[in-house]
Amino acid sequence: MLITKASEYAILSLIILSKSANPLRSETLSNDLQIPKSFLAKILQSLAKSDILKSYKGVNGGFSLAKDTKDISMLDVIKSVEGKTPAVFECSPSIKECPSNKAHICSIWPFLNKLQGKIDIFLGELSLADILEE
Amino acid sequence: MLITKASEYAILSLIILSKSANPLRSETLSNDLQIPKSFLAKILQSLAKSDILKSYKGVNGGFSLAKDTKDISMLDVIKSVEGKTPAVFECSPSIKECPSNKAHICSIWPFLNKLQGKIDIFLGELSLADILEE
DNA sequence: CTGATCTAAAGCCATGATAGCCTCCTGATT
DNA sequence: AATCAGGAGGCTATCATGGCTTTAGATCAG
Repeated sequence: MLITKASEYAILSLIILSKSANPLRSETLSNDLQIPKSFLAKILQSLAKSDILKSYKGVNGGFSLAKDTKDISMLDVIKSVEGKTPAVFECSPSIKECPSNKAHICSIWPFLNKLQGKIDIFLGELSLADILEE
Repeated sequence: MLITKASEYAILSLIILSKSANPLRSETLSNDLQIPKSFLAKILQSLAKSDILKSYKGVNGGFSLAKDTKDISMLDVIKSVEGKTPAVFECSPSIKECPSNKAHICSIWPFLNKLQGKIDIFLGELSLADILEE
């Protein structure tokens, strides 16, 4: 799976927040979306750390978008929530284990890199504003 | 992760098999690739069931390609090994849980479908022959 | 200024999928 | 019949995903 529940919830939250003038509490969002609030809270925290959302504590606190919708790319959102860029494929970490050492089989990576590149571009060029327009 | 170890091992095995005139035993492949043989055996069985490989029992048995390399697409390989088509995203199964019920948020799916389509086409059009040429 | 209350932040568990292992069964070759 | 290699199934460890509980910080009433 490339896009997990966490990313899904993040995008849904951003869509709702984009339509609200003032900050919304995480509980409000979790009610609206029927999502476990504790799980959503963690996701919103990630987005705040990545400067996609701004957070406000205390009474009348909550979350609001930190940027214009056209400056928030889906790649940023997924990277923020997932902790890493969405990878089609993970190369075996240890050199010993990595089969691409062997000359006759190192040929499978180029096509994966090509696919990864296509996905990165697609997600990088797709902004929240684009999604809202659809 | 879209492409798992199992798919990786499958592709590597196919590359080696494409260069061999006679069938190779699963143990030979697992030695060549430094892959646990019991895990690889299961993968090769999947490929045989999907008519990507032909299997031969008994002495001098083993596996060999069942088709021309240009007739084996990466999508077929991954589907065979993974048991399902590689999905960018899994929609929440129960209707109650699926947020796309709510009118104001059902807008995230189109872009995912578009991405999924691009990936399917990419993997579907990419044959083993293409990979060998690279 | 103080503390009670509100909300985000951080840290901690449970479940399920992935990766890898082992054993027995089936069919082919000799 | 004996042996060799694939077929089939279950078993275990590990890790990411998803969800819950406690802690830290801001606001406001008094």
